[in-house]
Amino acid sequence: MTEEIKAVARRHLASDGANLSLRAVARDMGMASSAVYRYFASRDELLTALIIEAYDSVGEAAERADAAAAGADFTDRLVTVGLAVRDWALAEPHQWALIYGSPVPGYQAPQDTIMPATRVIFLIAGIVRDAYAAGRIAERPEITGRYAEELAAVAEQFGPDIPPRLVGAAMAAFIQLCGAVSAELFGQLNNSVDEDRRGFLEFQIRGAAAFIGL
Amino acid sequence: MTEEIKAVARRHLASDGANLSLRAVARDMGMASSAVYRYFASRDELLTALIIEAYDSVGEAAERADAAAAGADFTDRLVTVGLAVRDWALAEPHQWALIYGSPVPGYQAPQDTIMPATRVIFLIAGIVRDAYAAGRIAERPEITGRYAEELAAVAEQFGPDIPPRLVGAAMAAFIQLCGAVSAELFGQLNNSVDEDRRGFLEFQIRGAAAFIGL
DNA sequence: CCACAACGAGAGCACTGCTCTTGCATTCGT
DNA sequence: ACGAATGCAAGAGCAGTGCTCTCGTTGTGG
Repeated sequence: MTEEIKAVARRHLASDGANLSLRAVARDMGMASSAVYRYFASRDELLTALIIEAYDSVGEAAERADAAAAGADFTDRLVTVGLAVRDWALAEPHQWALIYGSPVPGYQAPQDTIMPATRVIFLIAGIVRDAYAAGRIAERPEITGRYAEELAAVAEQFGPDIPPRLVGAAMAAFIQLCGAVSAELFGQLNNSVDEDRRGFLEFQIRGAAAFIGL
Repeated sequence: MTEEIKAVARRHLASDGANLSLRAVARDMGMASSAVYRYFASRDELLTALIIEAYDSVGEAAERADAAAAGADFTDRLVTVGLAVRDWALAEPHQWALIYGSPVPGYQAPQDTIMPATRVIFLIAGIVRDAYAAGRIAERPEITGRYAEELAAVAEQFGPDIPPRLVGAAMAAFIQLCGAVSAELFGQLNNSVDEDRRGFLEFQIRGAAAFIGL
């Protein structure tokens, strides 16, 4: 039942945009709006469920694309993942806006969402870690400063002896990917790069890979 | 009068978030909600006015910071501009979300907004152009493909004989900046880089500068 | 002096999220 | 087998929203 509500809500999200109306969802299902509150305590809770699904969906799409590109060059794997994320975002623009766009006003993301949110960045960091283990990362001067210490703490979650600089570069690549996809989706690229946006994204990802040291 | 409405609306935006209520603005001014419609045909039109103001505000902040850093190293100028944009975004997070976050549902940006929107990217591209004219950009293989042609068309707006690769890298730097600021503002960095986000941003900007060839 | 335009107030429509009460089935315990 | 308890949905209602329409006031120019 909750699944059906989520499905209808997702459909509404895809057509109407972020201002998801609980009443409209209920109307679509032929039930009173109050009945939906049996399954979701509030509109925010329904939003949270959709957010978690969206994170899982894009994460799975990225992982599947990377699995299909197994054995390829590390840089090409990054490109593959990035393009897969873009393809997903183009197919589900409102879901993308839900998770990587401006936060819904008055909505505080609960703890449940932070775990699925890490799937893509973990995938990217994993590729970088494997490349480092394979000795394919060029040597670079290590970073210093307070943020370097924080990145070193993050690095321990990925594996032993990963240079903080590499973790920072991997996060930067992910952030750049998010920014590039959002820029395309939110109209930032209009009137400058209108046709071959896929090629422009690949250009950017290869730049991020170079920054990593690949 | 329209100025006063915009001022109150901006205050509401800063406190309540993106769901700006026309009635609340009218209440704050001691007038009926219908009276506001004398000055703005719709809520969207008020939003548009605020969006234009926000673009101008961040653009001016960036330009002022760059002017104050005149004569500095080109890379340092990029860093200065990036940090100024970040400072503005931290001071006005809702205005940032308004212009660089997910578009308001059902809102179609009119033509009036595209000109002010280009101020920051023009500033960055200008720095890159000057660096190129000064011979400070390292040689890189030129890009090819459909997006390279589109970037070549864009390059003509910036000056004569600018390599398309450079325009692409400048745009990539701007996109990366937007992504990084949005990531910080929208909570993407939580639980990984929590203290020295300024340092992490500088790290990323220097990466973008390296990609440009500085 | 009067007409006209500008302006604001108020009522009202259709919509929203959310709460509370009521009623109908089903099912469970004795 | 029968009453009780539970799960579920509907409906009314509240406070709020964007927006439209009408009506009264006010100020100014001819």
